[in-house]
Amino acid sequence: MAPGTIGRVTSAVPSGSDVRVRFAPAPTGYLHLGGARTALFNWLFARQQGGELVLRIEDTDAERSRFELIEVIYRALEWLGIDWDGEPVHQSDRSELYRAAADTLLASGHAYWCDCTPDDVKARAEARGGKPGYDGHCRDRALGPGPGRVVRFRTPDDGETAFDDLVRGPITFANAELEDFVIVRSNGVPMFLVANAVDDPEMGITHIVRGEDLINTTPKVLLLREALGVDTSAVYAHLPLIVNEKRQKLSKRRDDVSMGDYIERGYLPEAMRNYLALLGWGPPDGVEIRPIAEIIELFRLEDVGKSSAFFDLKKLASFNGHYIRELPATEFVERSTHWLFDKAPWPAERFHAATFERLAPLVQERVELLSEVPGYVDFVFLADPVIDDDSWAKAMGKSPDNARAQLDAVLEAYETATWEAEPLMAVIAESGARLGLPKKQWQAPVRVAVTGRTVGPPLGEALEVLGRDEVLRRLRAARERLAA
RNA sequence: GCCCCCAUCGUCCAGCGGCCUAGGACGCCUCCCUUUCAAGGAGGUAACACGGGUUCGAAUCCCGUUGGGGGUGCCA
Repeated sequence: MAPGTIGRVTSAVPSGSDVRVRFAPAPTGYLHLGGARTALFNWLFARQQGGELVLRIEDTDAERSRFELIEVIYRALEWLGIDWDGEPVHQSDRSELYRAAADTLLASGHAYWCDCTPDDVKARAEARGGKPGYDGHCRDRALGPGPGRVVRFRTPDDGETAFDDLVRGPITFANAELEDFVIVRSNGVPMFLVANAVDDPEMGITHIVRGEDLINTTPKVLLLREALGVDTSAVYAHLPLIVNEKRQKLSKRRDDVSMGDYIERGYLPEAMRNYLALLGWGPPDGVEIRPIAEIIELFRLEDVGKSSAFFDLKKLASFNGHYIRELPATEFVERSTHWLFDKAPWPAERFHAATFERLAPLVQERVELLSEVPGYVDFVFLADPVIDDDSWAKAMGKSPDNARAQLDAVLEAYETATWEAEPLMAVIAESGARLGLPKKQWQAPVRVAVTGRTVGPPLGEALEVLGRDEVLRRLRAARERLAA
């Protein structure tokens, strides 16, 4: 391969079952939105091609890596329905391999020892005129190993390193722009760039699909691979970044990005993964909400867009509502369990599954998030409804006389009414009409008296489920409060 | 600063030189349905950043400008 064309896609780009991709998270935090999207695209591509997706845990930095997070990342991937092939590879188990590579580089003159501290480097850079980066101070000092010393890679002084990015096209870096970067830390542990250069060829990775934030590290790894004499023909595909409303890369500190948080908020994995697939990619026929099997079938890495994508919570929520409504009723009940027990505002012993199941279909078409479920049924399982002030003001406060009259009429009729949704609503309509109330005021006082809110499941069913005694009790309580 | 990248409705995608008086989705607005809220149905609002080329013809190709982002660690 001619110089300056390292990594350029030439003739035989692996495809089909030869495809092997990897998702390589660093266990320094939970799986976040960006990582999930990267994992998803790798997975879609692998499954589309009938190839393999392997996991590689990039934990060369022992100080930042937290082992318990690895398990959390696995669980989040599983939740999303992303499966992988074979056992995950841990870079921390492979230090010897990387050290050997560094030795090779040292022996061949591609790397050298350096005793400059970060402060030295910075100070000289400032003295030079503020241009950051290492100045090659130790390049020819022929230093040997020693405490506090790092190994740096000797980048070429001229020429360029280029590669064809599957989503971005040809990208070129002048080698002179690349500083002599550190490949082995002073504690003896090789950096991820070396690990990368060693692992990708060694693991047989054919396509490197990752975030655009890593694009600048690509020439360094390519140079490393070339110096190590390993195959440099991997195909790169850099995915556009996912950004916040200010168009900045999503950050763990600033933005709401933990996948675990989305799970706890009641998003469905189907919705999340469907939505994520649409960030940077779109199906040719424009049908956005569709089974994952179809997305796998239609997905093309080369169709991925180049510009960053805003993570739109509203659209995600809309998708989520769609998927919730699509659930079979029993499935909806099952998936709500977590919010009915672990996160419910009522004591567990007051919960009755059969009662919830009666209301569930009515709730199902009203929520966008599973976490909203308790709010629709809490009036049933709480000893007393939580009266929302605004709702009370709206239903009772505007025309107290009307509310009183309607409540009195309904109270009396309910003593003997047939306790089923339809007749119960008929009572409300009859008295409302008889009293000459505007339609808006027919059910509102009853609803707020019994459920505490103006918004909720259909009133007839709510009343039926609560039972005559409890409804009468709540109606009287409200009536009393209204009299005061 | 330097390097790299990006640029179609508010947002996410479609558009790959004529099919574009630019299409879909989310949002927003209106109407229908409705004794709550949703859901559902019917409409509507809204974009090719700017300037030069190339071409018979450009949202689509090229150059520049502007704007935005990423990187610039002994993190990945």
